[in-house]
Amino acid sequence: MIWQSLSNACVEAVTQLYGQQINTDLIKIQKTNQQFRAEADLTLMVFPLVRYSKQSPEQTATEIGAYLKDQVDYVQNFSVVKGFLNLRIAKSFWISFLKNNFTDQDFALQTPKLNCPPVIVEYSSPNTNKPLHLGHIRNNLLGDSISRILKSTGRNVIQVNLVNDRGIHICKSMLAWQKWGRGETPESSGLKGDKLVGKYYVMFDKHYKEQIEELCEQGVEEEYAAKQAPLIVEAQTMLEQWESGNAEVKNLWNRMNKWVYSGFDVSYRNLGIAFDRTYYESQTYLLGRDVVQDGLQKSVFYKNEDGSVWINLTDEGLDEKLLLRANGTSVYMTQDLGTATTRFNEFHPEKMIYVVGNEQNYHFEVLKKILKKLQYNWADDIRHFSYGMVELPEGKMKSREGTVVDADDLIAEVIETARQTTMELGKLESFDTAEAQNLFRIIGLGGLKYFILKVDPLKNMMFNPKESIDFTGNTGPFIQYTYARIQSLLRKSGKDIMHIEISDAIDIHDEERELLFLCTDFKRILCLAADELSPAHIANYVFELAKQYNQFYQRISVLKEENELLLAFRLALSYFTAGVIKNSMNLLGIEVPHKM
RNA sequence: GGUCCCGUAGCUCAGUGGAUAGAGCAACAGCCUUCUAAGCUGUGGGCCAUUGGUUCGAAUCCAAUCGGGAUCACCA
Repeated sequence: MIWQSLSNACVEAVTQLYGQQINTDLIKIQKTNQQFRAEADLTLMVFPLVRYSKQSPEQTATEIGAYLKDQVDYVQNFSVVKGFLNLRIAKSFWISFLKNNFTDQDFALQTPKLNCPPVIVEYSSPNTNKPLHLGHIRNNLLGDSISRILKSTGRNVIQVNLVNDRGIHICKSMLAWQKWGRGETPESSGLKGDKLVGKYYVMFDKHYKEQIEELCEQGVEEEYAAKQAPLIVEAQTMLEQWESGNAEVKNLWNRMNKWVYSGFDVSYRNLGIAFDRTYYESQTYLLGRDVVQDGLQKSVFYKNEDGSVWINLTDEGLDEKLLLRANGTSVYMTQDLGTATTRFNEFHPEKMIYVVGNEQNYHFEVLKKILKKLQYNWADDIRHFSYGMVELPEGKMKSREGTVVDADDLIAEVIETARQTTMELGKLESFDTAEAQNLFRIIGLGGLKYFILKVDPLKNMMFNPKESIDFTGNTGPFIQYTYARIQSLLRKSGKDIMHIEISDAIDIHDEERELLFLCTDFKRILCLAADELSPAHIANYVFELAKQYNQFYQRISVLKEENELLLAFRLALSYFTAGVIKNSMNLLGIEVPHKM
């Protein structure tokens, strides 16, 4: 709001002073650098305007500054340092800003408009042969957060999970269970369903490796051995039986997948995420054949001698890509073409966002190119939200080497650490057992979520379990703590915050000005974040705000304040800050407790 | 080898065209009879991988080089 209005005033200034019509893009206004903050709030770069003023930067800045001071009521003063025009925004502006943004609905984010074209966000997309791990957590948290961000800008978001419940990997678990499971079930073993199935996947891999080794010792070449080992052949056969609808195989498949789903449900619930719709690949893997037909008709695809279908993307700098095997079965790309087309036809969405790791960058590049070649103009609305891998201090996670960090274990661990730390600090006097339990969950999860979301999704991130459950410094619990303190302050003040009178007749200190400034930034940051879908941006922003508040809070003794007017102002400011913190954290899917 | 991503303090990360590059952690020195010390204050720590270019101005944009990662399957 202030940015917009000030930009317009600057354009007007150039028009009036130099008789030149300029584009708003040339107006670069930013927060004043820390060292000059004592005398100014906002800074205009005048370098780009020099060619219109035909004067020195200093001269130009001085003239524009004088114009703004004269013409814009909230520009109280200005100073010029080289080509930087520093502007002091009047306290009356800040006070009226606070006054006019003081009800609960002023903090409310927009609610989704249901009649608009939706945005589909697909994320999580687990395989059903093993439990969720740290990599899935990054995926899930990013997917959840960008969905929340999109919703907050009024978009109608459909959160979608496409479960990969079919294929050779599931058959491996099934086969191992058949061979060595002795009818073990989640009930009989006490194991969570997904853990149980994962156990047999690992067991398969172990025996399979042994068989390969044996064959190699007999002089068989390794590559060949990997294809000829009896176990893998059996698993292949099982997959074929599944595809031909063998009742026994399908029953076992159903049974074991159900175990996995009940396990996933628990993990998702613990993580605090949910989907509007869950698709299963067993129901969608045949999609895409009509797309192939369409492509053949349009001569975008071609048929090989053996009957397989391909597309040639060499003119786009990519390779040739298979779309249908000689036996008529589809591949990954075919399925994705199919689901994308189906979803488009069903929803006509504004955008389709896929939250998928960066190892699939190439796949999505190809997917979009193919859709474009088919002249489906909605191909541009597909967005691959790519994110980097999560690495451990010991190196990469490898499921086969047992170095994966299990999602459930990790969640339990952060909650346990939250419990211990909270107990040590002795903060639980006023909590009953259920409240305390909930608090540990909020803090532990907050720490985990913030730790992961604060990193730029594009980058690979280092996950050190010890640091992720630290509660001091740039962490989720620090921000939660700040929020809880504000709540406590408001509670103990005994004032009715909503009916508090804010007077114009007070001085605003630099700290307060700074806080108001950050809060003013909120909506602007939010718009930016929505375009770029950046949870990391919001995380770093809300930390900055919480830190500033703590510094302010430490210096100012609010409750002992003798001046009633100043007290009212500071309580209002606290209330306002708390609202912004709560909103920001909500966008990250992190809860904030009223007491800690 | 081709393509894509990354390289900023000892460590984890912000900053992506503007002023003397910032946080947190770790280290050291202070602050709890006063509203929550999960906090606050201070100190030390940097050829922003390298080289060249673009311009009033580059950690930021472009090119090349060097490191690290991903990908280039009739796997998903």
